[in-house]
Amino acid sequence: MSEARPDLLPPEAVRHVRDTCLCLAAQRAARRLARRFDAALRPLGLTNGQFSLMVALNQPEPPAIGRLAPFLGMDPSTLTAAVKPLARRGLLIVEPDPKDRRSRRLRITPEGVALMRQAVEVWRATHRELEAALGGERTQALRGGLAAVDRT
Amino acid sequence: MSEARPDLLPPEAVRHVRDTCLCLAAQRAARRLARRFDAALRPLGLTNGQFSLMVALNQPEPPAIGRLAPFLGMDPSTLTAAVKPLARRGLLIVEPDPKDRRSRRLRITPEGVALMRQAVEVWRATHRELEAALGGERTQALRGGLAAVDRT
DNA sequence: CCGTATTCTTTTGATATCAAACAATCATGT
DNA sequence: ACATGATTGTTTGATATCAAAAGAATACGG
Repeated sequence: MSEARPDLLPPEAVRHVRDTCLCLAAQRAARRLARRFDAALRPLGLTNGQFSLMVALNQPEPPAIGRLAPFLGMDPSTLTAAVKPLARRGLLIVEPDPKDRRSRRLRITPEGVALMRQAVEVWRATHRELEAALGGERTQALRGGLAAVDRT
Repeated sequence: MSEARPDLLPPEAVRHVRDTCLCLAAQRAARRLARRFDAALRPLGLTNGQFSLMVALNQPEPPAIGRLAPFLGMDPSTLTAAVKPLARRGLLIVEPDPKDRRSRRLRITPEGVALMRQAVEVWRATHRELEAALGGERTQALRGGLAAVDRT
């Protein structure tokens, strides 16, 4: 007796993945939200990821790559790449840490602050609309669920 | 009287974005989940995104790009690019739709089905672990929240 | 049948993403 | 001071991502 070799996977397996996979659902939702915020921030020439990175630079001590990467949930090498267009535009400066010359600190420039002042307003409006569309309860459930993933 | 031009954004604005931005939280969680599933699927040479795409091909009628893109929440042009490495490996075949020659249908190959049979098992185990780490309640809240974003 | 608008997909160009390998620096013990 | 191992970033190579524009084919109105 040979094993069956159907042309396709069992339909119930396909349905199971489609309806329950949190990874797929998260990628879908992340893409959708990214497009929404990208569109809103486009007049300022920022993407949602650049916005998040720039927000994180507003600390008394310019943060190092190594501290920023976990905060953004990304690989340090991704951050290295993401910094380049922003540095090119003069929105931040990469400066070596005098205390530890391996470390690079990302300092926001006055131009960066000026742009971010506008960007934060755009973010506020966009996020307000998003929360309105989701509803308060869904918003809290989603926020809690996403935070739980981070603690995984 | 001139406006104040501090070096940084107001700390409360920074905190507000950091603690409430659903876009940032979604990107973070999506990256984390992607890495987890990528690692689990790596022995099979698949990424989480390739897995999701391949699962979706298991339909009697090979789906067209235009139908798949919304399902995966991505731009059609992204899908066009994503198909190439999979087609190169012979896991799927791009075939023109005889009814509408603008449309391209993605047909999973027997090799694709064979690989996916293993991949679904990996997915099952990985997802079981994830749900265990999240807890049933968090899992449902997250799933509901992500679905709500899709309906936005 | 013809012309035009619409639909479906691809290309292009820029950025994003990660793993793996590498380079530079620091820290520690001797 | 030195050797060794750990830490911090970057580079490389492959894939992923989108918007805008362009190409190909269909649909629709006249």
